[in-house]
Amino acid sequence: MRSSAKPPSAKLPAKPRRRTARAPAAKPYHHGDLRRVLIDAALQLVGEGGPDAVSVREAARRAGVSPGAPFRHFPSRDALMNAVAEEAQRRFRAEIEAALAEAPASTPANKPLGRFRCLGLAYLRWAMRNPTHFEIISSRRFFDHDEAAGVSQDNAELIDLTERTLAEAFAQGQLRSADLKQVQIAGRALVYGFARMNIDGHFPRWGVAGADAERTAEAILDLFIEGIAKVPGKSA
Amino acid sequence: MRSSAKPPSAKLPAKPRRRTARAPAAKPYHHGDLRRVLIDAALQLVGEGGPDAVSVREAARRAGVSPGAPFRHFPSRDALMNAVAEEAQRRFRAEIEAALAEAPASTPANKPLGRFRCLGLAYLRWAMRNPTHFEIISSRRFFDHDEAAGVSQDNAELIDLTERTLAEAFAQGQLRSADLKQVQIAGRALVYGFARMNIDGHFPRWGVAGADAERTAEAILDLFIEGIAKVPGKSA
DNA sequence: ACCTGAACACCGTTCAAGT
DNA sequence: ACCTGAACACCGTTCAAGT
Repeated sequence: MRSSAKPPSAKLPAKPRRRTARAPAAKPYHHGDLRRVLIDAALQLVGEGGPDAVSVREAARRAGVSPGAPFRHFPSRDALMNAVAEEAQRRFRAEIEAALAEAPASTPANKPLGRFRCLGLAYLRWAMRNPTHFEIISSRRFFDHDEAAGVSQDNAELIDLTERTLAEAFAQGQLRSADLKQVQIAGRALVYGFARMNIDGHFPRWGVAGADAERTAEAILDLFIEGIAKVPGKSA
Repeated sequence: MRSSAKPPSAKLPAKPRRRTARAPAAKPYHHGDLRRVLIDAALQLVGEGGPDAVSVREAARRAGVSPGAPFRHFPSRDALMNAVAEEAQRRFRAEIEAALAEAPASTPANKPLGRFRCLGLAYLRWAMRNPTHFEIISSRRFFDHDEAAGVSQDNAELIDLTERTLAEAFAQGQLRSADLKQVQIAGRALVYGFARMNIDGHFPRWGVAGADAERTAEAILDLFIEGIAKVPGKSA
């Protein structure tokens, strides 16, 4: 019921030269950019002990600020986690799009299904190398659905990209099934599931040791793609 | 460093007829089976608000007992969650094995790959209908790996069952790939991922409404199985 | 043998008061 | 406009003391 009337105020520019100021510059009462510092502290905490290890108080402590201060910038712990998730999702998207851009032209990898494979591989690779960040952007516990416009949009962008790629693959006769939506959901479930199995600690039970993870990821992705491809190549 | 020397004592049988007892039966100081009651209370809390809504204190409250009492039965909150997870995993396994037993004999469903499909379908169906329970047994946050022998064993049993089924399918020439381990992991990633997407609230974004979930689950499972089958049937 | 109830060290969140 | 610091209502967990 409390409306945190947030005006569209411009962000203040970084204060210039504090050292030679005449004021007592020891420790500024007003933090430079507390919002930013809190997000970074939270990201650090995530890296150290997973999302559950993030507490507003600890983030405040690391920012050198009182327990109540963060609540000037985030209405709740969820809102802070939300900001963290947006940060992670942005990085995720950037890396995937970079990987796609690097795909060598005029090779099999340049055909639509090859690009689809690139997408899946980049997804899996990022998830294997940034498990805690992946956890944050995948679990809904960390954003309230209303506030999470940023996360949702970056993700929707990736979904669209995949959808277009798949549509091209179909147009070029590379796919066996015409039900693209289902193929896409299945593909997503596959990579999401593999990434989640890693996060949730299931790999030891499956005999997938740390170093094997990325190799196995590639193998199951290829298995899936062979399954949806129109002319399945015999294994080399 | 504290060893909770748990003797292999037999569980005490339920006390008979309390109503006509001569002792002051109002509210027994010693609870009948507090351990059991606490697990049930925790299961109820999980049903109401997900795993994070479980607190030892609230479980104690519902059991009508002081905040410290649960710690006579569980060394920590994690241990309580562990017990809850074992309960859920037991139910999960029972349901899947029942579904497999019901598979009609002497039909396509009776061939190994058909049984493999049954397994996957039962897995998905249970996960769709018991999302919070599924979350508990899938996320590692809820058991300490050392204590979780029960969860691990029930799960390992299901994995073995799947493995045997897949091996039979291969022996009967139903599979395209000889790398059974990889097929199994891919299959697991697929169903696990789909179940997790549901839990993590991704379905709205994918246009999968509540009622569609089970239908879609079946569709992607079939898509996967067609992909690994040796003689892919044209879509009907 | 099992439970109580007070205690401790943590949380998230609020709010007057300070600068 | 932003931050402090005390306060409140919660946790998980421990431990003497009760029955």
